[in-house]
Amino acid sequence: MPTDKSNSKHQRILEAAISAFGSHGFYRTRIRDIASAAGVADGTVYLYFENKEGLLAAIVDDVMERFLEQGKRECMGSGPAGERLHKLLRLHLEGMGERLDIAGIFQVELRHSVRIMESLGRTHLHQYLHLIQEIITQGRQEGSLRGDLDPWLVARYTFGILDEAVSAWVLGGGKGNLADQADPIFEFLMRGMKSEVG
Amino acid sequence: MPTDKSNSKHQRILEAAISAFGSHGFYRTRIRDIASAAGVADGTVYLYFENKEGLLAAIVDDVMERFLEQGKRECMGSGPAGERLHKLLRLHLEGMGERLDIAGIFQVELRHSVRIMESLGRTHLHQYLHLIQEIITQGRQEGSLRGDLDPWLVARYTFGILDEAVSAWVLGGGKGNLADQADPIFEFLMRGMKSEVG
Amino acid sequence: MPTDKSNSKHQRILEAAISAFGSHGFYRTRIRDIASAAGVADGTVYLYFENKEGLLAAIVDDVMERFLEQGKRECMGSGPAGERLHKLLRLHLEGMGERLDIAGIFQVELRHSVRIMESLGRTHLHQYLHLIQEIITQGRQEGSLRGDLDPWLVARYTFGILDEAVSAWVLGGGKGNLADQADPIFEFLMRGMKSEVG
Amino acid sequence: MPTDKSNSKHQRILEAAISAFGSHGFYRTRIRDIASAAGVADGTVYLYFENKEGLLAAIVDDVMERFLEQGKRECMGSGPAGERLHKLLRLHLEGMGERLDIAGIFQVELRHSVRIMESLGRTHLHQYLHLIQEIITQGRQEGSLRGDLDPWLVARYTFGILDEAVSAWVLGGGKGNLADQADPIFEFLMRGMKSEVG
DNA sequence: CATGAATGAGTCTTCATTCAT
DNA sequence: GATGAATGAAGACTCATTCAT
Repeated sequence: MPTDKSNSKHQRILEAAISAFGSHGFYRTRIRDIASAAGVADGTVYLYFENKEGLLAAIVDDVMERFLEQGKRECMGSGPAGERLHKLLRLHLEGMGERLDIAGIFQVELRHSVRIMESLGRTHLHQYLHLIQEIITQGRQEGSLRGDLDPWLVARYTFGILDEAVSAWVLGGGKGNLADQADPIFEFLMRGMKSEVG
Repeated sequence: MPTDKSNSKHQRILEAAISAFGSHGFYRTRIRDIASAAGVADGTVYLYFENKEGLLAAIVDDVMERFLEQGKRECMGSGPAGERLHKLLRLHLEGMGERLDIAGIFQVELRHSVRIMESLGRTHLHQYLHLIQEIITQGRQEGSLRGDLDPWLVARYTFGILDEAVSAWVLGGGKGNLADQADPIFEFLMRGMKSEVG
Repeated sequence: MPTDKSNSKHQRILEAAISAFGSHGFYRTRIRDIASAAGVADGTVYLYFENKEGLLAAIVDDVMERFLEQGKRECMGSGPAGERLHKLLRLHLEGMGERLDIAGIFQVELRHSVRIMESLGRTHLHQYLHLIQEIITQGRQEGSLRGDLDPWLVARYTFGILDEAVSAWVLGGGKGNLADQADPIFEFLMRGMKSEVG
Repeated sequence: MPTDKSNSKHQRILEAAISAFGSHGFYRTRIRDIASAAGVADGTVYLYFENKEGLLAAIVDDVMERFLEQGKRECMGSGPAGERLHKLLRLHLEGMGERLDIAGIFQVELRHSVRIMESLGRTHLHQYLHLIQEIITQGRQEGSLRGDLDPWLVARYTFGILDEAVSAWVLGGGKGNLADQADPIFEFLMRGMKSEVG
């Protein structure tokens, strides 16, 4: 049982799985497809991952962790809420827009497994929503955002719009530059939240 | 294949499939589950539907059609854009909120089925988005909504928020009254779109 | 799920499994071997039996039931204990001696699965030992057998000798007539090995 | 393959295999289980033993040899046949009763291994039966045992009773003192079950 | 001698689909 | 139209064995 996560085979299998799940879907991907794409034997996959579902969970964990970490790093702390939110939208759309396969997994495949979705929802997704919520709350305190909004609901609406944008892009085959939508979305969200006096 | 769509067996199989796909997902549902829930023999399913995928396609068609028809009937024509949009939001959330299984199919399986069946459902979804877009356009003409909005984008944002609300409700196990979210969502959307002078 | 146990496919699969398990052993027998020997498709085996282990259990049940029934029918009730015991020995050795494959399963394969052996031991084997014990007890009451014997222990010794005889015959490839050993075994059980004058 | 049999790793692997085969059976034991129980790497097992079957063969050889040697040492030569037989019974039951795992291998796996390896162990078993036979023969010459017995058959009956006693003990989970059965078995073998007056 | 990561052949089991009745 | 027994292709997973280090 190899343990080093930076191990080249671990990474190669993970990448192969992302690509395969992303383009053909979880159920239509065979372990053999992943193994041969990664240049290893079928059995080797099981040295690094519990089973097929565990492989999907590992992808989610891996991507979410990097995604969340980047979000926290770049949108935390300083600056006005509006700027931070704008940056978060851009990061989300850029991140997804760079990898159609990853986006496909998150927008399409992940909805399948309630178990995975639940474990995901209870951890990473919630953290992500909390990050947005925190920005909204800051904006209320700054006075730059409406004071009568429920930050949690607004965080969910924001996520919904982002999610829809990514989904449309994925289902449309990844055509166009996803990140270009950050500006109109931001503009739309702000006009909704911006305090009249701000 | 019997053609009378009002045939009782046809309907029973369709309902059984909706329930099964909705609770366990397309790939985890076996034809046998559907057949026995519908009270027919396995083979009978194939008298009414081409195959498993065709069954999913038929569900999407059936539900979407009813959904769209209701949307058009109740939100078409008369009344100011704001009222029509408010009614559409409520209809959407009420419709989904009444049937957890159908909601599950649309939030989870449909995305996948777009992969599976490509164009399927896109026409219906597009028609739905067009209905929203048409309302937005009317609002611009009335002067009750901002004139600088791209109606198509806004329709998509609207759909994204609705979709997120339903998803959160489905993943939360269908707790609470989904339709209650129509008001805050409407309020949020309007503050974003409403012309300052309107 | 076909239910008629006298069904020809059920029987054919059972017979094929007896033959295969008996000649090559449980672990070296593949479902495919059984299916093709029975002239059915692989999947058909699973219409009649839960799984591979269930197939073995069914064999044990089936054979034991017939064995025990015959033992009870022919050795129950009337006649002196000695005669009844003699008949039981003969029946056991004849029954096993007729089917090398069945004997192989019981002498060799069955010892493998502690689970099966336990469930077996708790039911059929115990019933069988009780049958012997009952004969011994009758003999004590008749005065034809020693009064100082523990009937349960003696039943076990008797079974041990029978078992060893069958095992030696099986491991020897089924050479010779197993039933011929009924007489010397009976004679030995009755008189032991001590010289009368000793 | 290292040849020094007193090698500590050789012994540790052998012991680990005895324990594993004894508790879970040959087919349900994985080389990895044995290796890790022995505190060596998987591959190391193959430095000391040809393969999995060879490992079983080595166990049988090793244990049988010790068993047989002890039997010969302590029951050979002097003393009346009855005493020698009594001692052999006790040694057998004591030896098995001390090691549930070894007993398990011999009662369960060995029968199977005869299939697997054909002649293996048969030589040892035969030697063991010959030892008993030799004692019977001596008894006949002494006049202490019946003269009309076939020593080979009686040796097998004796072994059958011993075997049954050990099997019952193993399948019963090793409860109680197996060696306590030496006396009643000896007594039964000597006198049989026939009433003296009958 | 020792390791343990890697291999890949082998097998049970599932399940969509067919078709004789 | 309806049945459901039968099919058999397909795939996840295991594990004895090897060999580069």
